[in-house]
Amino acid sequence: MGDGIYQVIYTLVQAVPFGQVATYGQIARLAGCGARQVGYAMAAVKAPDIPWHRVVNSRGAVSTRSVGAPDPEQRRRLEEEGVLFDPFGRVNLAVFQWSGPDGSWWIEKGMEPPLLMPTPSNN
DNA sequence: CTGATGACGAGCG
DNA sequence: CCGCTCGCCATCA
Repeated sequence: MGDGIYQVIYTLVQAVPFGQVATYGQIARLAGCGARQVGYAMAAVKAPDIPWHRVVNSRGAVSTRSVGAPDPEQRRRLEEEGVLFDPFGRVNLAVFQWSGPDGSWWIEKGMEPPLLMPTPSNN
């Protein structure tokens, strides 16, 4: 296993609990990179132990892939975990969004929690 | 080595 | 709400 931004992203995604979701932007802030990179990282997922389906966009929707439509598999897996979708195909983030790792999680991974002060914008 | 490519999101009109 | 622009990483041919 290497080190590198993708590795950090994957480690964070693996921490998202069953039945909950995280947004690309949320993972990005935690990883200290841009939301775009998180999208790239998810597109490159190879290992089966990474719950990529629990990552949705900021509106709570399964994001559209290059084919012009979202991967039905993602929504199917989430519904299997008990995640509900509204008529617009969106998850209620107020209910299902992951709160993020607690302080000790970072220590266990030998990492440091991101600084709160600089609220990273996009990128 | 070079270049194409891919699952986002904030800000602005 | 809609439709731009821009940021700039890892992987594969």
